Amino acid sequence: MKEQKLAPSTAQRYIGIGELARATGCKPETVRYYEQIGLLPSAPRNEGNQRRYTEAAIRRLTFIRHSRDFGFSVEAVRELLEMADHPAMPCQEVDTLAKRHLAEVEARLARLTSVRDELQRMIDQCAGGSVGQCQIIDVLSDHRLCHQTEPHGGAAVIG
Amino acid sequence: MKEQKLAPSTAQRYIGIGELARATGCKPETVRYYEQIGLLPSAPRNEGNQRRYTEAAIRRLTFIRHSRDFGFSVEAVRELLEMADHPAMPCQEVDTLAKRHLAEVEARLARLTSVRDELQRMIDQCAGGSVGQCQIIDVLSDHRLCHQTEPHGGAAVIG
DNA sequence: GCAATACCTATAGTTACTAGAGGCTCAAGT
DNA sequence: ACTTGAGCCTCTAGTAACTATAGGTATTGC
Repeated sequence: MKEQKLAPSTAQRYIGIGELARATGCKPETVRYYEQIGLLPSAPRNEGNQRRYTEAAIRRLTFIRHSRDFGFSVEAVRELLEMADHPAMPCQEVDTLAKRHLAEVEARLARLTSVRDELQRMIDQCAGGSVGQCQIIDVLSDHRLCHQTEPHGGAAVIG
Repeated sequence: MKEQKLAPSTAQRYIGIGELARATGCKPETVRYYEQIGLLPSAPRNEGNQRRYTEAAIRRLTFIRHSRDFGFSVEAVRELLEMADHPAMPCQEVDTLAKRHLAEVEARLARLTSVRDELQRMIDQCAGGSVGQCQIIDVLSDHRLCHQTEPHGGAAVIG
């Protein structure tokens, strides 16, 4: 069946979920997921129950994907969307959110840098003998062999 | 009840899961989890069915935690443990694993650095007016406002 | 003897998706 | 008109690496 339920008056062009996904660099599953958790509004359907999208959806999803690319959590993106939906409000909160995220990114960077340095050092010192003499295994066995002063502090931090 | 099942001949000192956790900087739940997935061997139990550990467990768990702190995945840690358990083998594989991991860390570092720079730039440009004029929201809305050439994908607009 | 703490198992929740099963719908070719 | 294949639908489960909770038992200290 053809599109009859939608676009009765305006000449708005509708696209399917696949095209939306391609346009924004994600997958249809992800689009449905975002709808399910409320980042995207429920899309209108055509006669065959398939989601139809307009330009507005492309813009919103682009915003979401871009924010995610920056490493903002989904919950942070939800707040950013809420703010973006109210252009008249002061952007103080946006600023705060961005600064907090920057601080987290910088903390991760510092951690990751120290991990990188230590890994490099371990690898450089490995003379290529047996596991029993391996510097890499030694360092992993004993934190005191690390040149870092701080404990590395958790795999979660370096993701 | 007191410990009777264990330590009949040797004067080995046994500790409980809580003390092991404290000694290695993790939680009892995590210790049980590692046992469940086979990173730690099944611990012997006392009469009251509680796990008892020796020095060897502390060493093994320290190795695991330290490897995880370096960002190695649990599966990688499993392989590292297997290698560490065979000291006579050549350490080529250890080296390969470490180098591959280093490469991943460096890739993440590069990406995170570019995210940091772009975030910083966004924040610096925000003049503090309303959301409608906010540079942060603008950049998130449109990838073309990014100064990065690479890492965030998907802002291709169709029409 | 009793309370506080530590421990036990089993199950579910976390984050942000991704994959699969089983079944409709749509567009194009014959 | 019929068929084929791609695309879409819902629902459920799986991923990584834990963490948290519920409901119960053990140990320890006073």
